[in-house]
Amino acid sequence: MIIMTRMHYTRDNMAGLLRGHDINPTHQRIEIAHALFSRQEHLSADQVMAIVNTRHSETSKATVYNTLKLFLEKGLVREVIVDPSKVFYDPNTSPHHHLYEVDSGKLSDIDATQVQISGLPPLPAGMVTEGIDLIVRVRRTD
Amino acid sequence: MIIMTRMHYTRDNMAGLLRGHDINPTHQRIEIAHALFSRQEHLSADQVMAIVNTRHSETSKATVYNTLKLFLEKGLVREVIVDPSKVFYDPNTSPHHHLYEVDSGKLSDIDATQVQISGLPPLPAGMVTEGIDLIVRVRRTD
DNA sequence: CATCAATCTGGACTTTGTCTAATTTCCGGA
DNA sequence: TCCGGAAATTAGACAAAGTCCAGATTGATG
Ligand SMILES: [Mn+2]
Ligand SMILES: [Mn+2]
Ligand SMILES: [Zn+2]
Ligand SMILES: [Zn+2]
Repeated sequence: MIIMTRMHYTRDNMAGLLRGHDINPTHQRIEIAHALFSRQEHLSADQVMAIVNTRHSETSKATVYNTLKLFLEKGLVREVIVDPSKVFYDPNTSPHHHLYEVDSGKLSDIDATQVQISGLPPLPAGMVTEGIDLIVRVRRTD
Repeated sequence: MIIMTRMHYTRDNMAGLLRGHDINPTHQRIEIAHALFSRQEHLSADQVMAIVNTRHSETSKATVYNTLKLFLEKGLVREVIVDPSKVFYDPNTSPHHHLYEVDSGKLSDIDATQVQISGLPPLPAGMVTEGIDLIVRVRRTD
């Protein structure tokens, strides 16, 4: 019998997670990572900003943007571009796709292991795939 | 023997195209449609603005944005969201996917008839698919 | 010509994101 | 403990994309 324990993303765990991705774990970075990983949701910079500064202001706008960009470069989070007005940051870096509810703006994951994409043409020479984004846009039936 | 003639998107043809999509063909709308359809390229609002106002200023920013939104609502053009900083408008409304060169920002079409996507999970109840966007992000090999 | 609806316009405004110069924090060595 | 420098953070100015609105223009109709 195997017992699966769900990972708890506590602030303490965040320091190790950051170090594991070659990121110096500062107070602000830990808070921002915690906002994303404890929720396991797709958040915009604005939302991260609001979460991190709920009780009392602790992190500046510049730091939120700088930190999310750093996380992205280090492969700790992923960017999701579905909404023309803002970028979402995704703590789930395993290959997966997205379901986007256009009216509400709700964004959820689609497991990639079930999905197969075939028949893509060969890439132009000298090009390498950085990623394949599949977005299913849905809306409520009228 | 069948002779295929390539459609020429002249300004004169634009009026009919617009009427066919239930759009009153004004001078500005004809110019904007012509910018998109004569090139058959993915253009941002900014680029449309520049094209339409090359010789002498004839169309305001507000009208460019309003018109592109109108074209979108009427199904004359399609929106492509790949770049976090701007929306592209696509005169090709037939089902197709996109190849996005992340460094240069170059965007090109992938014919959808060759590509198959299988294994997508069923939609949540009360939801209907508005579209499936597949974006292949590529970059130059280092 | 007068009227009215549709369209277009300049420009103020908002939102998202970037940049920079000054400050604060952190750490290792004297 | 004190010092110096590197790394990180900050406030706020700035830029770019897009929205909004009140007034002007256009064009059809009687
Ligand atoms: Mn990782
Ligand atoms: Mn059409
Ligand atoms: Zn996701
Ligand atoms: Zn296209």
